[in-house]
Amino acid sequence: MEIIRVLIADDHVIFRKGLTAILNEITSVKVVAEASTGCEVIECLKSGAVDVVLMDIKMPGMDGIEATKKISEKYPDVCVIALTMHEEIGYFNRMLEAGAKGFLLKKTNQDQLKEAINAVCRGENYFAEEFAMSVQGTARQKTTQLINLTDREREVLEFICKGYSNYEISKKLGLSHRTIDGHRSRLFEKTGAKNAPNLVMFAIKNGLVKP
Amino acid sequence: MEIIRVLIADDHVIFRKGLTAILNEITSVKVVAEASTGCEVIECLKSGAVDVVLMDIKMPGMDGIEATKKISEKYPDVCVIALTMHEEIGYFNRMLEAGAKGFLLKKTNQDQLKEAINAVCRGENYFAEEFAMSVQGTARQKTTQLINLTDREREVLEFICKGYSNYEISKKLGLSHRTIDGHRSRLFEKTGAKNAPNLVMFAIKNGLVKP
DNA sequence: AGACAATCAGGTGTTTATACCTGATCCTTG
DNA sequence: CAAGGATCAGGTATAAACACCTGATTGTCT
Repeated sequence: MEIIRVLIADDHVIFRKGLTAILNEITSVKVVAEASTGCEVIECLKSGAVDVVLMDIKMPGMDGIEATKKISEKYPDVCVIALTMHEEIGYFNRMLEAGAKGFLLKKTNQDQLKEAINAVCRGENYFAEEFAMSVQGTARQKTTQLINLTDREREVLEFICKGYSNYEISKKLGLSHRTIDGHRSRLFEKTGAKNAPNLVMFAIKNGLVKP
Repeated sequence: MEIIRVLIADDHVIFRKGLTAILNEITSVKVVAEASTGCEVIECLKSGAVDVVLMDIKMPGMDGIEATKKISEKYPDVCVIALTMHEEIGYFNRMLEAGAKGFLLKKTNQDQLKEAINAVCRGENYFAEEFAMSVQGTARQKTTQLINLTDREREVLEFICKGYSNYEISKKLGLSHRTIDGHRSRLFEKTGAKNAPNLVMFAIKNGLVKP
């Protein structure tokens, strides 16, 4: 069995050091590079051969989601495992769409890391337990079904979170305030929220807006 | 100069390992213990002699804020340095009130860690640049002045974030809906928000509610 | 005792939000 | 082509939010 070459992408030195220490204790795995931004990840992939990328989501410059998209396009053989904080669980869907094969929480341990890396190398997916509720059945359908907002809806939601009124949003987008009203209603339907504060909480929980 | 004994408190193994690796490279510092919950921190302090605690805020069970409060009461000689994610910057005030002497972001580096640890041991405070805006002049005054909500106001704010209407809140608290209206108005004044979504964002940014 | 903040609560009015309905485009997909 | 979703926009009506005012009570600090 060959040694699996891993790239670590995270903007925190402490986290990279810790992860490297843990991974290098696994004989079948070797950390071949570290990156602190999405751009650096792409650079590393150009030069060196990498099998698995352990990807943080929040990074300065290009974030983990964008980086994962680019990897999926240009280097489809490279497997991306998302490493997220519990609070970022809402990014799950977007990371999945971007092409991530695995999902781990940052509070993971050595055994789980090993399992996840092996799994994605075999072509499987790997999800930590905490993501289980998001992954029922064929995953992609059910999960995106939960938060399948359209572009406009997402846009309106952002404005709502910023505190703009119905009318103000209509002005900003050059639309009728009735139209915004309609989008708002659909947002309530889809999210199950019953008022604006509920919507804001939903948006934050699901990573649709940055606090 | 004596060796400074450090306790690391964080629920993530990876983070603890990384931090330990970095700190042990500093000759004047030694990591004497690791804890993954607030309770463990207190346990460690009972048995062993510790000078500085590097404290994460979010931990299962007892969190960093509670743990810091207890340390300030029972072991006032132990200095607590808060280690937070950028998103948790809103907990700054509450950690300050709890008795933390220093504030670092988790993206910190070895030099800053060394500086911070030395500073708090000399009896000084240490704040990473990112907290500078929160620490003007005598710190404590200015910052708490920005978010000096009363208990009732904080309580009402929580309900608003949960999506309860004015009337529903009044029922839950056994008060008149007029009273809630009054608290709401004061919340708007104090926070500068102009509507409920603004309030929710404020509450989240300042760590007054958990997303 | 006097000042002050917090809490409670009422009145009145305007603005927004929300619910529910309708219908017209446009675009994509089967 | 037909079906369906996304987008736009209007009508109507009620509920809630929000602004601004007033006053009473309680407790704390000096």
